[in-house]
Amino acid sequence: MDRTNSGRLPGASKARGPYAVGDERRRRILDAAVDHFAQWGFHASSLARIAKSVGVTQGGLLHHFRGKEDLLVSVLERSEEQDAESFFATGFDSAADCFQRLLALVDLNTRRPGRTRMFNVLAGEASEPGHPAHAFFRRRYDTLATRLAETLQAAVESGELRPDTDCATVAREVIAVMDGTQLQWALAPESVDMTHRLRTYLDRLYGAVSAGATALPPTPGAA
Amino acid sequence: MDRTNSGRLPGASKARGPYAVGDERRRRILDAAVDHFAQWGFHASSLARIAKSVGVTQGGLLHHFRGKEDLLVSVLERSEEQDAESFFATGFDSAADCFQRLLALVDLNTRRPGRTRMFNVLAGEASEPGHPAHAFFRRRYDTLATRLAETLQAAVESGELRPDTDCATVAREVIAVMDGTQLQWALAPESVDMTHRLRTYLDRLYGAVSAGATALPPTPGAA
DNA sequence: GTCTATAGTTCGATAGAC
DNA sequence: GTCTATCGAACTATAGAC
Repeated sequence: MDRTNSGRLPGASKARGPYAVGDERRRRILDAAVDHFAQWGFHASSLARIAKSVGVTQGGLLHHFRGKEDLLVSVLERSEEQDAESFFATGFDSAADCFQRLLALVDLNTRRPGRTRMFNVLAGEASEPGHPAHAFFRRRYDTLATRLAETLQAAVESGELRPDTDCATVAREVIAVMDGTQLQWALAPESVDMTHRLRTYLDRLYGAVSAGATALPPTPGAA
Repeated sequence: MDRTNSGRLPGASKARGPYAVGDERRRRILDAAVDHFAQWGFHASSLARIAKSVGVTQGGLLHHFRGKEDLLVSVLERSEEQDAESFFATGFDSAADCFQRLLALVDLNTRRPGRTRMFNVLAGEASEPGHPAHAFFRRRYDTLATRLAETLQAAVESGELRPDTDCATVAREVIAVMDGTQLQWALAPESVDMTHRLRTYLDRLYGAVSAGATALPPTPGAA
């Protein structure tokens, strides 16, 4: 019978409470898996190597995750929980506000290179229809583009953006610039200021689609 | 002694002439390798599987290529010969001409999905400094961005583009949009018109940086 | 919950026949 | 130029002790 806990809710593994020791181990396995998937991709990652880097055996790892695919899915699900949902959790005051939060997200990505590189690698691999993350990434881009387009559309209707703005196209373009810049950054982090590059792009974009102002206001929070 | 021919010039393997039969085999191995690297990445690709898909044994494959890394390098070198160099082979009349040829290149990429997906996957993997293609991709992006920036700079000096154009930044942004769009296309080729998307982007970009005209002239050749 | 042990494949690379 | 044979190592996954 199936004794793995991969699908359960956080902290639900024991009657003892939400912070049982096993959850800490599980979390550390997920963290290690991120780095391994980033370096090796899915297919060439090894459960034994991942387990070793955490300090457990392969058998110990397989108590927490049914198998390799289950580990991958768990990593992706946690990643989505961590920021895609939190990014859209509260609505946006304006398109400018949305762009500012995109910049903050990119800035965050420079501070977690493992996760960022993992997404670069998996997004490339997952174009194969049989890849375990194929459906995940298709859904992810679809959802991301749709929500971003909705946010822009709301800004059109509020009068912030020009009425002739093609929101769906702009949304997908913004995502493309983020991904493409992320690829260049991962290859040469020391010579690519990802946040600065995206800001330059969003500045000109905002100037082109905004009804009034010609540039974004200066960034308050991020970097 | 080293009897592999991986570094030789095309058609130089025999005294018989440039089209000896072995070269055809070699070419078919390279073609197969592209598809395997696209699906599995470098690490998880298997020489035995590649050989089998060509119809030779692993031993037969290893006559032509010293090993897996050598096969990868040969694939990348041939790819560069095929279009990065030919893309810049003849100079550009103008920035508009350069953009038109970029569109033709993207259009070509939709018609060779294997090669395009391989680049998506390897560009992601190669961010790891120890990856066999790491140096290749760093050099590639550097060269590409530099040459593109030079082309734009020439257009600034000819008066086609605005004098305040930041050519280096624009060049890297164009590359990012191409790569990012390519990722989205690979995941959902049936719903992403890569050429159209890039054209929309380049149109607005050209309008923003050109000194006179506000849009690219309609595409003559491509798509 | 973590361990050891092991089954059954497949890997890259080498050696040598023809 | 391609083959067979083979090496040592690594892989996922399972079974069962504690």
